[in-house]
Amino acid sequence: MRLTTKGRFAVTAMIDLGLRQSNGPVTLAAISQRQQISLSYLEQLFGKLRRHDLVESTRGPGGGYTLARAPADITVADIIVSVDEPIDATQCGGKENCLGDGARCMTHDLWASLNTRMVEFLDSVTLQKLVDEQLAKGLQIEDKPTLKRAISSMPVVKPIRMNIPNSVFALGNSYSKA
Amino acid sequence: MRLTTKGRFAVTAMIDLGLRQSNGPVTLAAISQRQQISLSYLEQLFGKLRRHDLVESTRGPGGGYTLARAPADITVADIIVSVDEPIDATQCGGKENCLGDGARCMTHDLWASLNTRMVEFLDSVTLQKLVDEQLAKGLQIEDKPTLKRAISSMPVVKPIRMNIPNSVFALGNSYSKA
DNA sequence: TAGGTACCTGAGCAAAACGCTTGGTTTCTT
DNA sequence: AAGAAACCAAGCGTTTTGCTCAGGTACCTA
Repeated sequence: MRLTTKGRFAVTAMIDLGLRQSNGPVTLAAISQRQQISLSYLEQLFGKLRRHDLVESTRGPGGGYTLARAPADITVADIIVSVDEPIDATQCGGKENCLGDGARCMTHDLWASLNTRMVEFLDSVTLQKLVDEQLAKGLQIEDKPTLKRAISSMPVVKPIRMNIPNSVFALGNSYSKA
Repeated sequence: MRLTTKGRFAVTAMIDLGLRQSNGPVTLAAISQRQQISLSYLEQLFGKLRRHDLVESTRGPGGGYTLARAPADITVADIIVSVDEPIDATQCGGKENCLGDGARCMTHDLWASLNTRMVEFLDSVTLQKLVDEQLAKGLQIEDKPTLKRAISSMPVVKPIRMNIPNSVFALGNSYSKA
């Protein structure tokens, strides 16, 4: 289980979706604008999310994406795993008895357990919780285009594209600053 | 807070160290052999760990590394943060009010909180726990060269170097298999 | 004092992953 | 038919990863 900005982007986008899908399908273009993530990159991510049955898509005008299940049934772990797909190869290639000496391959069991705990944790955080958190913070949802009339007349904020690409924001040891 | 194999390597090495430091300083060469991590790579990692005061080094023959504190006072978060050093740059460059519209930058607060929770979790896992886990699994520690006579006559297992480099073993969605 | 052990440093390098672009094609609504 | 949107694939520049190599420098033993 890797944990990179890629997964963060996906989670961010999913929250955006969770916040707004009540008005019908949500456009990737809209998410792209709001969250400052490149459209094509979103397409790639949502391709994976769809293949993992976390979202459903509707094509054509008025279309977009919808959550495939209730937000309470989608966890952060689900999202990250979908998007950071598994390069399923242990050092020892998945074999037991990696070095010929049974108990030698500490790494194997070790990461199995630490990984499990990590996943359990991320699995305990549902999309619902994150959405609620945002709502609690007083986030405003711009009003519904409700029926399938598109959002055509949006301000198109064209938002000061910074030369820093939309990339790494690892926060590193933000906890050591707190 | 990124979470990659780099951090895993570091944690693995630290556990190895924790398991064996009772016999005096542990050589990177020994860890390299046991854990199948390249020596120079270990040197780089331990350089960082030392600069973050997680380990201490003894030079000269019979030297090696020792934990700088009790295993119970070293957490997984400590290790990972030391090694995956902070690229401290948020999308919005750390500014509030990223897009000029106050509440717009959902990402900021969002990841601040999720990140905090992650770090809290990883901070709750001490090296002690991980070491104990290994011992509980019946791991054998080969007997002490104790006094400063070196390990010269080790079997030098030469362990079937596989063509898979010592790289990514992300286990991806191992939890979905469990 | 000599020599060896071991830490330490820095440069560099292939491969992978990241984030994104380009340029299409389908499918649906109006 | 026009256009909106999902879909798809190839590729590109950059960063990170994991590692090697070539040197040091400090410390210990003999």
